[in-house]
Amino acid sequence: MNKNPFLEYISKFITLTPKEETILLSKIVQRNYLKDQYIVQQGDVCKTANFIISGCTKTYYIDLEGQEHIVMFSIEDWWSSDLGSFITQTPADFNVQCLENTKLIQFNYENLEELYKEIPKLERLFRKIVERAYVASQKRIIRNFSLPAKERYKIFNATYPKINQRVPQYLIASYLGITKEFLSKIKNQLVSK
Amino acid sequence: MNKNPFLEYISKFITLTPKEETILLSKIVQRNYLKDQYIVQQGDVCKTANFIISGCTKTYYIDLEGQEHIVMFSIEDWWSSDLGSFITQTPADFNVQCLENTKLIQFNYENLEELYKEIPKLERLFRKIVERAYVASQKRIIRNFSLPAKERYKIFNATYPKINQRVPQYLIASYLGITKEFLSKIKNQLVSK
DNA sequence: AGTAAATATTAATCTAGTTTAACATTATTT
DNA sequence: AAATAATGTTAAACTAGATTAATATTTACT
Repeated sequence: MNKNPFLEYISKFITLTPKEETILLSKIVQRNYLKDQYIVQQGDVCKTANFIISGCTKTYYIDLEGQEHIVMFSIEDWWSSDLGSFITQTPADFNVQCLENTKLIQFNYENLEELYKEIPKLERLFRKIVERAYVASQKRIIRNFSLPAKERYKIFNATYPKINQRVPQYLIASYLGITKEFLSKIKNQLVSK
Repeated sequence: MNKNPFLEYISKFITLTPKEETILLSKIVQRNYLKDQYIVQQGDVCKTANFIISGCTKTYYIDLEGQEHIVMFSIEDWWSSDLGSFITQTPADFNVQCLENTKLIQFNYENLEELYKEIPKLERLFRKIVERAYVASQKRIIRNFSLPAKERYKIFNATYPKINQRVPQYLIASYLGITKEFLSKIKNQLVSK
């Protein structure tokens, strides 16, 4: 029905007047990134909240041993930034990098603060979005503790089949908290059964 | 300065007029639970958001093998409920049980929805609270993957010294995702070094 | 089409953390 | 004060998953 995929998405949470939509659109920017480009780099302050129109990103953390740990993947209709860095405007713990050419809508930090003043309803929108994200994050912690890797992989596959198809397996292994070798073994076991 | 510890807490995020404070206070209930009492039970719909005035709770999940997994501990000035159940009003995945006699402020689901209408500023309050909780949750996932148990325990101890003193070690082990026996070994190693 | 780079598999060896089980200590109740 | 329940420790045997290293396979580039 709706023109803009972002307005479409928003309409699941709140209803904006045409005037509010205009204000909102005036304060956001659409931007294209190429595969492998960084949206956020560890150590930089994350200045934007990013809504993905198309494409795919990985959010990851490089530990003291130089190892990469995937925090999340993001695809169409989801968000992608270092929220901790964004809300506190302090250096990012995470990197966000494009796994595909990616088109996204960006909220600049200052613009978003202004938007909250102009359209208080947006507080509700983001409250609801973050609530959901938080709940998913808690459930992931529990899964990591209470299920063996094979089960976690099956759930990942069932929950995000699109991501599983688009993303290399060594990154999925990292997301699941296991090595690529062990994921390979698990997949073998699942097939040969 | 402030009379009520909950209003005190809120004032860190938003400023309410005296009138708004009155409305808010009229829609919340203070309640006392005894040690071991349940605030939420797995399978029930969580009807309240609970802010702890004093005391301590554990939020946990019983897995298919009957094993308990600690999701979080909550003490004074923090929240304690199954947020997933609360926001969707569907059966809870988690139990919330008091580890001490606990005094808390309860927001009933319907009351909170009304409050959001009457005091839209509260959307901002809860947006900010959940943002912080989400960020902490993401960081916990990363720590669980990138650090060995001994480091996780040290960080837990440094971050929540109060909780570490008040809560039995087998529950802390569960929170860290390890067995009580292994935590005992770790503590021994830390002392004897 | 041919080569290099990126991704995936396999298998042997190793280790962080589990399991089991027995015992020690600390609280709580009567 | 004794008895019981709850919590904590120790140690041996075990396992899920890591590490290392060699080899395949797929993808992208010239």
